Amino acid sequence: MKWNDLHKNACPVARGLSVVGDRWTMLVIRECFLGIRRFEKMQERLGITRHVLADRLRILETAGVLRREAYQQRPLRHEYRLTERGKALYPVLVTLIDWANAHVPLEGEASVSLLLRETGDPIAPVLIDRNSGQEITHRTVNASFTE
Amino acid sequence: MKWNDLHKNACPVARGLSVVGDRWTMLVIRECFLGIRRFEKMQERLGITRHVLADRLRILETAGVLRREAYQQRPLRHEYRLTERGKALYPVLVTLIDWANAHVPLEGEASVSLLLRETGDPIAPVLIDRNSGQEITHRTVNASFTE
DNA sequence: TTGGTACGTTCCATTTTGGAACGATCTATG
DNA sequence: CATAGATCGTTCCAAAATGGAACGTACCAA
Repeated sequence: MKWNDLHKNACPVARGLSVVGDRWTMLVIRECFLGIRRFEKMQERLGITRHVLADRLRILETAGVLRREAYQQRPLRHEYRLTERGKALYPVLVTLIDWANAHVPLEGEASVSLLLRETGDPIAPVLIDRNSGQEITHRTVNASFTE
Repeated sequence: MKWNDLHKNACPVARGLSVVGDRWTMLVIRECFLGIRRFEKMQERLGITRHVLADRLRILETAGVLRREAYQQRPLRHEYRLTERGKALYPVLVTLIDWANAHVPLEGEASVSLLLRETGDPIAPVLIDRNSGQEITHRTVNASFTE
């Protein structure tokens, strides 16, 4: 199997990764969540090459994760914004952040964490099942094929 | 910035991706969660090239996500198992699955979903803050730098 | 006129991937 | 013993992706 055939896969992990599993892609999405919307700014902040950035933005737009919106005419300029589909990636980003903060050691000392807007307290994300209220772990859940 | 400098980054998204943001890597981890532990089996199931698989397993072992464990001597054979650090990636996998099932259309009809082991009901994952019980969304949370 | 801003594209050397074959090391079978 | 099979990689090479820097276009402002 080639990477490019991944989206045809029945497995949702494979299909998800076919969109956001690329190098750089989730970093572009992070920028969007941070309110960075423009090509130049993203390129400067990420240090990604312009070529790759243009490519990723195109792919994300095609996948419906970002939408391109004109913010001025003459000269025509576009900015990139998260669609609902893109915003729905927030839990993926948060769980990734939580994992990295706990398990991928820092070289320096400064770090980034997520705080509740209301209280300013750091968040402690837990994944629960909306219906049962039960915490979701690899022990309480089974994968299954459905038609 | 090059991809390889990502782990030095203060941003936890970047640090997380420096380990699991590579093409194929999360799929290898999926295999581990499904109980697949051996090189040959993973290679066959993923259709990944042996070279890349060997490389990813090495990286994941170095990062402490997998550990290599001998399951027989003569000939010496190893299998790969998730460490605690690896198991902690489960929420990332679940949120990704949930996103993909909702937002990345399937070509065929068969799919994979997650069921509660106890009841057999499909899960509806929500991310909440353990302390406040509040649901975590991009509206209720701020990112901040800390020393 | 010169410089600045913004969003890409083009070019080319380097790196990574895909695909297939090969090697090492043991066990099992005839 | 000879042969085949199982397992875990490595090696080789062509094709694709990436990194880095310069270039192009279209406008504005001093």
